[in-house]
Amino acid sequence: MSTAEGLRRIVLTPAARRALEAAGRLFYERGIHAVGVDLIAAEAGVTKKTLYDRFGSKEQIVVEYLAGRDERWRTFLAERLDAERSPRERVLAVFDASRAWALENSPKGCSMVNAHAEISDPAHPAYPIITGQKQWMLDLFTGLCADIEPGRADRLGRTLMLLHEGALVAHGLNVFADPIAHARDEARALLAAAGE
Amino acid sequence: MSTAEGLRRIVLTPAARRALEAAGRLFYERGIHAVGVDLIAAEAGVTKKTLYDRFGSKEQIVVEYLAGRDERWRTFLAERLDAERSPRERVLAVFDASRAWALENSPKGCSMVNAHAEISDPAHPAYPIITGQKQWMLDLFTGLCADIEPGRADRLGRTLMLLHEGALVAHGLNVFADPIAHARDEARALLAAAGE
DNA sequence: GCTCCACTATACAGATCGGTATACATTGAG
DNA sequence: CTCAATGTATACCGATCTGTATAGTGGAGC
Repeated sequence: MSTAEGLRRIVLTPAARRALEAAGRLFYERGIHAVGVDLIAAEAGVTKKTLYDRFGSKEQIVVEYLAGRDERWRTFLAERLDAERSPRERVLAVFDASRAWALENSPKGCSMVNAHAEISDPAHPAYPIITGQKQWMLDLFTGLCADIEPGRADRLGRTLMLLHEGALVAHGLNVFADPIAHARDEARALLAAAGE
Repeated sequence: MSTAEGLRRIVLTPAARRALEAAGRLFYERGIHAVGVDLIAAEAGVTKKTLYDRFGSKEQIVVEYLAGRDERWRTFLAERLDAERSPRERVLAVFDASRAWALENSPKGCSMVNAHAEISDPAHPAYPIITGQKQWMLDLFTGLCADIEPGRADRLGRTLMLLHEGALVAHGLNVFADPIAHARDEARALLAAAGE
C-alpha cells in the first residue's frame, strides 16, 4: 500500500484520537490556517500539553488529518470495488462510492483539493499525500480502463478523472444538483461506446 | 453584466492598485488566511494606513481581489468568444481561453475554488462572487449547447462544466500533462456526436 | 496662498498565533 | 509498591494578527 504510510508514526491514544477528530472537522469546515491549536484543544476537551506531547507540532496534526482521510477513503473505496465484478461496474462503483462519501463526509468538496489551496509548498510534509491521492485515483481509473479497452486506456482514464474531479468541485460549490450522479451517468455513456 | 458589481465601490488610486495587485498575488500563491495585511503593505510598498484608508478592512481586500479576478476572466473570455462563429467553436474557445488563462495566471488552479476552501461561510461578502462565477460558467455552457442540441442542452452543459472544472483542478494539482487540452478534445468528441 | 487629497512613517492596542514550562492526578503493568 | 505513561490545569513566551492613532509630506486645483 502506498498510502504514504511512511508519514504516520503517531500512536493514537484516546485523547489524541479525540484531538485528531476535532482538528479534522475544524480543518475541513474552516480551513487549515483559520484553525488554531487552542481551538482544537478546547473543542476536543484536551489540553495543549497533550496535543504537543502526542503530535509535536500543528504541522504534524495536519499531516495526520490528511493521511487519515486518505487512508479511510481508500479503504472505503476498496470495499465497494471488491463487491463488483466487471471493470465497467467497478468504474461506476467509484462514482457511487464517491457520491456516498461526499454526501456524508464532504459537503465542501475534496479535502485534498481544499488543503492544496492552503499548502502550496511542495516541501510541506503533507504535499505528497495530496498529490499521491490524485495520482492513485488516476492510476485506478486508467487501470480499470485497460481491462475495458486497452488501446484507449490512458485517454479514457484521464477523461474519467476529469469528470470525477469536476463532480467533486461542483458538489462542493453546489453548482447544480447531484453532480456526482451526473458524472456517473456520463461515465457509463462513455464506457458504453468503448471496448468489445 | 452580473459581475457582482454591486460589491466593488473602491476607487483604485495608484497605491491602492499596487496593494491590490500584491494582495492578489499573495492570496493566490499562499492562501488568504496565510497572508497578513502587514505583508501586503510591505510587498506593495504601501503603508498600512493607506491600505485601511482605501479598503477599510482585510475582508474588503479579499472581496476586491476576487471580484477583480472574476471581472478580468469574464472580459478575457468574452473577447475570445466574440472571435468565434459557431456555437461549437465557441465551446471549444472556452477551453482554449481557459488553457491560456491557466498557463499564465493560474498554476495553482481556479482562484474561486481555492478561495472557497478558506471561505466557507455563505454570509461572507465574497461568497456570491465565488458561486456566481460558477453559475455563470454553467449557464454559458448550457446556453451554447442550446444552440447545438436544444433537447439535451442541460445535460450537455453540465457535462462540459464537469470536464472544465475537473481540468482546472487537474491542472492545479499537476495530475497529468495539459489536462485542459485533454478536456477540450473530449468536449469536441462530445459535441461531434450531438446535434444536427 | 490655501485647502484638499493621497500618501508616508511610526507607534501602539488587544487578541490570537504556535509552542513551552511547571506541577499534579490517574492508571495499568511488572 | 513502584514506575512509567497518559492525562489535566494553568501560566507563560515571543511573534504575529487585524486594526487604530498621531504626525507630517508633497502635489494639484481654486
